[in-house]
Amino acid sequence: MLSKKTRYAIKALVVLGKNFGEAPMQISKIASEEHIPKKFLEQILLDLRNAGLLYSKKGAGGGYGLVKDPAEIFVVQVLRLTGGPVALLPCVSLNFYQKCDECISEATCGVRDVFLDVRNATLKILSETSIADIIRREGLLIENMEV
Amino acid sequence: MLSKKTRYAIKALVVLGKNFGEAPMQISKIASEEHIPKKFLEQILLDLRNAGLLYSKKGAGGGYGLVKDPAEIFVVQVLRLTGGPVALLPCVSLNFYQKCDECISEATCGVRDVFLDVRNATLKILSETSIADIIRREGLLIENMEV
DNA sequence: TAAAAGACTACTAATTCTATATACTTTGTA
DNA sequence: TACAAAGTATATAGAATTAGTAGTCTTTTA
Repeated sequence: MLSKKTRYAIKALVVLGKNFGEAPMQISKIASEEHIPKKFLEQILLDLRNAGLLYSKKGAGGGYGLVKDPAEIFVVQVLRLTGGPVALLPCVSLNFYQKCDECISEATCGVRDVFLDVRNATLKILSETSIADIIRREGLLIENMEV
Repeated sequence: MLSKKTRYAIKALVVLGKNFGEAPMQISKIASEEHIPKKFLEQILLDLRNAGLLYSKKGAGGGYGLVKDPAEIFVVQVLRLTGGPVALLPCVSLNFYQKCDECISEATCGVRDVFLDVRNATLKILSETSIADIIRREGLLIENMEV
């Protein structure tokens, strides 16, 4: 399961993606629109800014905005920045690798082998899907509802 | 990430799968072979037994064994029995569904849409892979090492 | 210079996970 | 028949993680 932090981060980026090219958007606006606790969101946006995904502007009229086009921000990046490993086992994680302490031989572990496949499938989707894609898909979902 | 409970459960089933058709195997043997805390494993095997995956025999010469052929036990079942949801978001989980409490419209949520794809890809692999497959893959991995 | 807005640090509460402890029941065999 | 082997069951403790809150500081603009 994704942590709430990761979930909130993705949702915030989607909102900021829709706002891309316009004036920066305040934390409190994002928080109230997306029903995210404001103080918690502050921390998350700060992380995303420190990672270079967002710019911020202090003072009156300040707020946050995307540094890059939403089409160039991929979901997998957000997971990694917010500490959500893609893999279901630590021993198949690229960025959060850890040896399973009970494991005897990693190289010949059949369980690992299966979850390697799972990771690869997940990674493919998440590294091909951008914030812009999510916004586009929302549009499609809304269209389909109206029909 | 899978919980240790889920991991231990899969590993125990693999060991029992290799032992299928023979005399029941003791918890302590499985625990020491797989480096799993014995008391913890006890609870896990009990759950799997109550779910109908294992039979048990008390007393001297007792132990646990698979009820079904390892080719008929799929990894996805083990995840579900041990409480490990397949989905990365509660709102796309089939067996552990929960509404995201911050979500405004589930039907038009682009984030949900993406993680629905991820869940489907994961589910496909995990529901096609059996304990027997894992054992077979271990064999292949060992062969490749020896070459 | 006051208000708006983000930056940063620390802390707390809640939950979940992992593991252990203890007492009990069943079964085989000397 | 008594004892040892082995599973059953429940309770609980400890650790780690997550989620969220609080408070203070800094920057910017009107």
